[in-house]
Amino acid sequence: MAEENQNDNINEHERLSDELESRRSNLARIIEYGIDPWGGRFKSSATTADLHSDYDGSTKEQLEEKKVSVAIAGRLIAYRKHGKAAFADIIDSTGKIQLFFRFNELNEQPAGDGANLWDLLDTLNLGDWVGASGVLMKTRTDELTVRVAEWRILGKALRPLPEKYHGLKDKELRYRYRYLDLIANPEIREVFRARTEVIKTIRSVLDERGYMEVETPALHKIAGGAAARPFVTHHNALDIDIYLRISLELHLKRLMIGGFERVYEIGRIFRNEGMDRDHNPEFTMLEAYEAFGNLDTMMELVETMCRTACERVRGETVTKFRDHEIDFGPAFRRADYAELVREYTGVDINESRDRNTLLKACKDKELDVDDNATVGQLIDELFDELVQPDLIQPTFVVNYPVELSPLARKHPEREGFVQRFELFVCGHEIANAFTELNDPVDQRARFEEQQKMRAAGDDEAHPVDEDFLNAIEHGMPPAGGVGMGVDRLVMLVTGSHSIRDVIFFPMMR
RNA sequence: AGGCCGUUAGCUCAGUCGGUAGAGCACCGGACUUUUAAUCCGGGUGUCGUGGGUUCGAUUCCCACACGGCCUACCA
Repeated sequence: MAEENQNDNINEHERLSDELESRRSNLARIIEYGIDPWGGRFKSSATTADLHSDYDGSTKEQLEEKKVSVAIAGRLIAYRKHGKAAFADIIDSTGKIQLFFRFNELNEQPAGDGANLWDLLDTLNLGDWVGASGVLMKTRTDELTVRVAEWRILGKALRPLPEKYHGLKDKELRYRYRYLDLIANPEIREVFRARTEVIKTIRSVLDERGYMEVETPALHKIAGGAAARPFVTHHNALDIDIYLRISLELHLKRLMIGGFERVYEIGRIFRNEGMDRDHNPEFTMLEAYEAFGNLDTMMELVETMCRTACERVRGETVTKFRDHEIDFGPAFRRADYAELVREYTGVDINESRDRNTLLKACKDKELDVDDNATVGQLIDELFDELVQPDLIQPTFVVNYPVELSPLARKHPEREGFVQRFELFVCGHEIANAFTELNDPVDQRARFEEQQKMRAAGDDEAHPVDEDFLNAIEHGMPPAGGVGMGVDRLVMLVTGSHSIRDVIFFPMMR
């Protein structure tokens, strides 16, 4: 009895729907004909986009005259059979083209053992990869079409495509099975093309300025360079816990110490924190360091990268993001951190950083703060909650409080501030830059200060990194450095609502 | 972590005031040699997210859970 049930369950589970069965039986037929259903090398003469750009303008008569032979490969997305003629639409990475099959031209072309190229059409299913060659023609409705003389199966699809008219709408399925999203929703392909274009832009701007692209370790013994909780893993051979990097900063600085004066890395960063429309546990960061540069150097760099990326993706410097129209065209606004805090809260951190005053200011604004919060945390809270959401057009906020910036150089004139800016757009942090701290004595003092904050319960305070201190004690050139969130820039220039829309395979439970 | 919403065929979605469900596309069979969301004729393919409760009977009502979406919170 129990055994019988078990068998029933297995059968139930393994039973294929009619559709899957029919695809498998088509596969079996192809194999019976002695044809390899998985294809091989196929030399296309052009992409579908090439064909359209070269021949859409030709008339039916001109094409008949010219007899243009082409070979084209793609995925079958539509098939319309009319007795002894058939039309198919195939897509490649550049677009779509129609194929036209006629009985007269194909039924005497052998295809494997005992079949011909016309019969073989019956083994096709939507989703299959096919390659076809023939001459270009125009149909009655003036559509550019390949009149197929020969065709091959290049890869069988054993599962059906998402519905052709409504596409794939379920967001979970779109994120989880991105390959189906890309097939069904052509507009999402443009978002990812834009992503690549943004990264190419970043590279070209930096390469033009003589920067060298480098790679540094993703596995760190100390997760530093930012304030964030890391992912922990274990190295078996060494029997030590190690961390996935939370920033690129400290290794790039080591390279400057080593004499590479302009370096950058576009790399994956991992932060073990919350997930929402602006945060994915792994994301892409650009960090660039320029010896003998400073904050102004970095502002010019960031401005150029943002503006150029927007222009290359959109053809103009304006983009739309979450109901705001953003213009990267004009010189970005510059605003003083303390000035903004004073403007929005009435508290002047230039005058005093009294903890009680700051605590009261937070409470007055009904901000939810811990009574034991440090001065830095309180200032940060005021800025993040009150000022930041209001920074819509690109704004460089300059001169940060020293408490928040253990790796930035102190301001030469203003006590308690460092030479740092963050770029905000639509209330989001896009970039963060310093005139880098290259004084090893001060760096040690800053780390020790962070250590006290850590001891006081701030588990994101920067750990003391002796190996890094050793490095800069050998002499680090004065430098400007910047970190930029690539995903967020892509969101802005593509108008994407969620970071998941610009990451191919976002984190899913 | 909280609030709201969702989970039904491969996909997009209906629906059952409690009697195990139906459309389009896809798929199968047939007709058709210029169609293009082809058309016409015929065919419904399902663990109604999972587990429990109430009930003669649950896909439907109740509870819990899972997964997801949106929003809020958290997260420099």
